[in-house]
Amino acid sequence: MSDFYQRVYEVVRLIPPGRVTSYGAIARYLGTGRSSRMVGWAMNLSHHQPEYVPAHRVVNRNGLLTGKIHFTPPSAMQELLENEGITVTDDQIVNFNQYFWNPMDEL
DNA sequence: ACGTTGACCTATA
DNA sequence: GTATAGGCCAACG
Repeated sequence: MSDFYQRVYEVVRLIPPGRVTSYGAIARYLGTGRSSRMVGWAMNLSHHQPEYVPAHRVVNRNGLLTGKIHFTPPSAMQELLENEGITVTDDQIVNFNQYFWNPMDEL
């Protein structure tokens, strides 16, 4: 596995419970910059990884759960977030700015 | 080998 | 405020 994916999974695992981040934030932190789609691909392959990756804490820039359909079942993502104290309405995180966790600030 | 797709983002109108 | 366009690059058929 290339270093890129390895670093993506590493950062995702560092997300504190009850907090969320965005693909773009991870991409910029890793230096890939505009190629934030690769982060999405990394998440798509995350379930192959031996170590568990909390992909439900990664959403798009608007705080919308665009990737929930890749979960089994799709409602699992929303339930996991609500289980951590995050309110989700219509596949969108309420007060997203409040729960947002920026890798730049912590790392 | 080539065209299309995609868990995105930024910019422009 | 929404709508559309372009760019990004790996994986799939």
